[in-house]
Amino acid sequence: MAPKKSKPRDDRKSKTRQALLDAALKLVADNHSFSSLSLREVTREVGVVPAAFYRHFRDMEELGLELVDESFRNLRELLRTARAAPLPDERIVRQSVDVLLTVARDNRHYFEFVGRERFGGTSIIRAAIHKEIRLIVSELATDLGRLAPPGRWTTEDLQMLAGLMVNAMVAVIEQFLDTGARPGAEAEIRKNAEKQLRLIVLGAMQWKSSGS
Amino acid sequence: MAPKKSKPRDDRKSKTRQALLDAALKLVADNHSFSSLSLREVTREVGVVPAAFYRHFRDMEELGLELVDESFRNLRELLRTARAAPLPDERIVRQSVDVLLTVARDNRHYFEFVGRERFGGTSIIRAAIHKEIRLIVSELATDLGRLAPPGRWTTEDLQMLAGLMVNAMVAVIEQFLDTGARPGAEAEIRKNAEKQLRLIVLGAMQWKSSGS
DNA sequence: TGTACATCAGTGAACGCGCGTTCACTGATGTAC
DNA sequence: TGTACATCAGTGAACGCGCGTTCACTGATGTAC
Repeated sequence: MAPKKSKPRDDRKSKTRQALLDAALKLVADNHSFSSLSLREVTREVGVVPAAFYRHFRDMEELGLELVDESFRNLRELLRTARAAPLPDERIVRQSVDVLLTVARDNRHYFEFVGRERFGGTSIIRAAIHKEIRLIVSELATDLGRLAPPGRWTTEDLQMLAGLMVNAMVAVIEQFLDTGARPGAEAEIRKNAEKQLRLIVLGAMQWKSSGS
Repeated sequence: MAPKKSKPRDDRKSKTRQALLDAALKLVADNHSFSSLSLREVTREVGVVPAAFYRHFRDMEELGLELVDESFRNLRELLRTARAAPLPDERIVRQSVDVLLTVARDNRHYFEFVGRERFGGTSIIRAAIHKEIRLIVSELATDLGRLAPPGRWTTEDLQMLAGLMVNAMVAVIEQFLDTGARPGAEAEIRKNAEKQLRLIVLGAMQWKSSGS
């Protein structure tokens, strides 16, 4: 048996480290894009000297990548539990939109961060985000494949359909987050999102994958 | 008759002014987000002293707004001519995607700028871009209304449909621009875009606007 | 055609500032014995 | 339980740098007469 390593100084658990991540996330949501956020702003927000930053991250990009990871770890978990629940069939569209907007509101900072960095960040961060989104699309495609009559859909077309749905929902979330507290706005967005999804489902039911 | 104002020093035509706009556009496309682009980088690229910048713009944000305007002035013109052409009916989807990707390639810098600033920019620039996109959606909705059997579509639902189409196509353009020179990638993206549009059209043909 | 004048785009030097990064340090905490 | 020691997160001062902005200036261009 390995010797008992009492107190391994577990990397991930440092209080300051998490505080730096939280501060960066908050500042991005409040102010501006991550790429114009300075190391000193982050440490100032935490109340720590700039040099302390280097005890936890090589540079801001490393912190950014960790934020991407945190964001999607959250989201993937939520999607997994949503997937595990039985499908209420008729109301599935309404239900999905409902879950989506609730999650978006409860994790507003993470979604705003990802939304901004999806195109605005360094190419490394952009690549990380797109990889995660592609993963979500693929998982949705697999799920849709189980619902469809077998043989009627090629995997390529399932990807296409899943991509369309995810795109539409990403756009909905971004619209939702951009909207101020205007009363009624949320209801409008919700209704619009449901209609878009229903229209896509309608199209999918008519779809025939063809060889060409 | 007004006195002949020989040489009005027409604001917009300054050679340096345009050079500053072009340089900023190029630097954003090449490097990074507009928000992390410095005034000095722009003047350096043009080969002019930093102070000269102020002869043409109050600050970088003013230049950014002008870039948004330039981008969409271009795009609106192109959409207008596309709209004027007669619709070849069957092949309309293929044709539209074709035009879209050609335009995107030929105006790559403008599209990249808008793509990055759509969510990453200052709130003023973001608002300007979203206003322009909403305009495009509305114009498309009007067009779609002319094609549809009258009475079957509410204007709200037409907006919804147009929004879905524009979203899908914006996503396609962004995917297209992000793709390197990988051979075959363009053909894949084109095929995917056509399928997504066809599926939406299929859904639209089944759609019935309801009172609820 | 020639001259005096107004305009104004671009210059070059200077400023104060916040930035990222380095360094030797301190002092709290937990370990070995 | 007590002591000597190792670890390492956070300190505080310092550095050189690129930044945005200001200012009085220059010199080309076009206008009035």
